[in-house]
Amino acid sequence: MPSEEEQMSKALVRIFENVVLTEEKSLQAGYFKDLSIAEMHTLTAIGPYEARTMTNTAEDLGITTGTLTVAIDRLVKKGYVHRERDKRDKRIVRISLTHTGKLACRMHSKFQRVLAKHILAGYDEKDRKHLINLVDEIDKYVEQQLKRYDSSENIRATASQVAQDAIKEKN
Amino acid sequence: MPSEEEQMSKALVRIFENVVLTEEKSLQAGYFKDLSIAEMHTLTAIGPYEARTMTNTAEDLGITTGTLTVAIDRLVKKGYVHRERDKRDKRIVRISLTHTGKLACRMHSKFQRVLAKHILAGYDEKDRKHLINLVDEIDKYVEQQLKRYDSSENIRATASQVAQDAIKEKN
DNA sequence: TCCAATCACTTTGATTTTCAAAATAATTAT
DNA sequence: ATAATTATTTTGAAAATCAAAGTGATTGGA
Repeated sequence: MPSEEEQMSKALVRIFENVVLTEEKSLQAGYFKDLSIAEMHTLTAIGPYEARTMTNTAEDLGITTGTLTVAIDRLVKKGYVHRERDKRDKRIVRISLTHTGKLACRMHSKFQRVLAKHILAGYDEKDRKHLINLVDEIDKYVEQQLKRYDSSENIRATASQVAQDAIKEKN
Repeated sequence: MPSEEEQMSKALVRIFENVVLTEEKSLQAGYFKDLSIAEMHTLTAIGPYEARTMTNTAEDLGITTGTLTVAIDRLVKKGYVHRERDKRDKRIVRISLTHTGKLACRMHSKFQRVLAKHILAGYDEKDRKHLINLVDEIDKYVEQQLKRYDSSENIRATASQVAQDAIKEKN
């Protein structure tokens, strides 16, 4: 007999995985076949508005600037990103989306919205609110959890606590 | 004013990213430092019970057997997986978790259950049941959606429909 | 004014994850 | 027997990632 938590966590994990898989498939099937999810991700981090710096964008993505450099190399070659050195401070590189890049970006968020719409479509107002709240709460909890791990300190304590729990649970 | 769909889809995407990041951090911080998320994933696909074949496990994971072969090479070397040829049919390879493998596997699902527990804690019995049902339904819906993309046919139609919508939306 | 430190970025070398396609070895069917 | 099929491994290649070293540009003292 699976506990409530087990059932819930299994379903949630599966949902998230499948959402990502679906995004991936839809990308490969449609326009912009030459974009991977990671590349799409980079495009949305740059965003359709003003140009951004390498460092800021890498930070937003949680990757090193070295990694971003090679990603941008490819996206420039594919024509999705424009790269330009700052006139004032020549150390700085400004990256921005080309027309095609903006298109891809918009299409992606549209796809996500359509998916969410379809998911919510079958429920009445009350259930929808319920679900959105749930998702919001998960979002907050996970983010908070992530921060805790980020700002070290009790990392070791927490993690090995979970490990200890897991080991105890066995018995 | 962000629409429900927008709010929902953004949160879903963020949750997924953060769940993965958090899992990764918790792995790196605790025991089993030498396991990546992908490797953890492979362990849970093998599961703590009977031995499984390469082909079956690869199918479950949605990767090729070639990919799984190299993954298993590493997991065997690290001591998480046991690999053995079938006595009857020597083409078949049986993979199973070692003691350590099972431990890691248990610890991982514990992490996810803790997450679910925290999420459900704020609701009363009735709401919990209701939410679990809703989440189950969504799970089924998303899976079905993914299958639709898998079994081609209307892939192109759907995807370019979304693209068209995205392009129109611009104007 | 100069030079040491800092900053923004790129390059390099390595690892992991992934695939498709070729190779291998075992089994089954004709 | 031998041809076809099956299960897996090997090979060669690409993407995504990091840490650390390298390259220029800028800036803050001395």
